[in-house]
Amino acid sequence: MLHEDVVSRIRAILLDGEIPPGARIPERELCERLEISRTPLREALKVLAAEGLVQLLPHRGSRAAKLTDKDMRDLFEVCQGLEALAGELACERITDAEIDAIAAAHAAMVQHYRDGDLIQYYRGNRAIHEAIVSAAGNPVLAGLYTSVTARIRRARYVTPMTPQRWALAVKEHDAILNALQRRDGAGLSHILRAHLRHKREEVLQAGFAETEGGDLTLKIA
Amino acid sequence: MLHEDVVSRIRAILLDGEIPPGARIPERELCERLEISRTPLREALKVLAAEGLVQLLPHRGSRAAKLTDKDMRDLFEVCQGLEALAGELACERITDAEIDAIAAAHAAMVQHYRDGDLIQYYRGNRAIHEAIVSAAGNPVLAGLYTSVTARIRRARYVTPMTPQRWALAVKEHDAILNALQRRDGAGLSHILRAHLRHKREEVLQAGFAETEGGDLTLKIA
DNA sequence: TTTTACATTTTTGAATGCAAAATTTGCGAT
DNA sequence: ATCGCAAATTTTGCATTCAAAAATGTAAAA
Repeated sequence: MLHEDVVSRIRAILLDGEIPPGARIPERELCERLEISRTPLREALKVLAAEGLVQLLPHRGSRAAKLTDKDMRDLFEVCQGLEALAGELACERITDAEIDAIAAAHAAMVQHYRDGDLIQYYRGNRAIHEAIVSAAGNPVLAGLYTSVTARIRRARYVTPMTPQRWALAVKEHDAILNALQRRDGAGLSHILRAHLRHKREEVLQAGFAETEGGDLTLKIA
Repeated sequence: MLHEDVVSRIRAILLDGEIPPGARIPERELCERLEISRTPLREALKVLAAEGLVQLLPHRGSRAAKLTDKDMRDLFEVCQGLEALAGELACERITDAEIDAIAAAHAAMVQHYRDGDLIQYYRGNRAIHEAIVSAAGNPVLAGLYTSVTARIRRARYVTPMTPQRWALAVKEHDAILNALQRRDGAGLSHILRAHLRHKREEVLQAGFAETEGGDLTLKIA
């Protein structure tokens, strides 16, 4: 197995929450599971530590990183900035074909909203945001975005999705698509910021927290 | 020596240009120099690869990453976005003491400009930008900024600093300080963008390029 | 003289082994 | 029974070793 694959597989394990935040990462066990020895595993853990997904404690092993409220706020803030930038750049560079693809994804997402299928809605939502970042044509930006969103997603927060919030989010997405189609960079940037700010407020208001024990607390209204 | 120190020392070697872009990284030699064995060295190299400073080629060892023109453009674009965000956040959170410190650093930098001391000017310039990012109070943002600027600085480009350009840069810095003192986030963000855009134009117009051989070409007007 | 096939050397990537550090266990004292 | 302390065990971090892949050198053939 290639080095990068080892990193990806452990990343997936962390993102799936299989090893909860704050929990020790069982070296020996992971070695057996991935059928590799400790050397490549430890190399991967150090890479993931640099990414912020793993926390290394000298002579005390590695743990799945635990996010505080402040961490979450910081990550959202940066994510907002990155998406705003991506939006501006995307408007300068996006092709008609890419816009059409996003419009199609948008329509599908709206249908999931009408169907009340939250899971599929989230999936479509994420695909749209990723498509905008991709359309910015900046791999450096895309890389940072992936890393930051991975850390956010890692938290597996659940926010109470009220009909009002959901309707607002869909409305914002209409505006996002509209700005993209008009290639209005400043406008798109502005809408994306507001959209992310609302999402952040949701998450933090919902009372995001990761407890000492390693499992997460989800305060659902 | 601690893992993180190994990473830092190799990073420094790369940033100093001691191993030029595109050049192979001599494992055995570095091991002797840092007085460590291959295992911790290779762990560090993989971390630096994730950071974008090192390029890993399967079964062919590692090389100091080489930046293309496009990479440079992408990095500057992201840097611009990060600094703009930092400026906005800094205006919300910066303390009077921090503003005073930046004002002092600014005055010192202007004096270096009057003295025609380019090296010291650059040093002061960098300190101010870092202070603004730090004042944003967002460690995630600070981390990404450090990583991106390291990669840019890695290139050791030299731009022809004409008196006009230099004067403009100083003028922009006056505006930066002014916006900070007025805590005008939008204004500061705007000025920082322009400032970085000018710098990027300088660098790219100067004809940044990194040749195959490993050393860099500096086209100085 | 140039090119190609093959053997040798070097280098890479990963497993194992070993010493140091931390954690757990066991036992005696209170 | 509980607390404290020392021995035993486990785990970590790194050096070494080993197999496989790539690079290099050599010699024979065109």
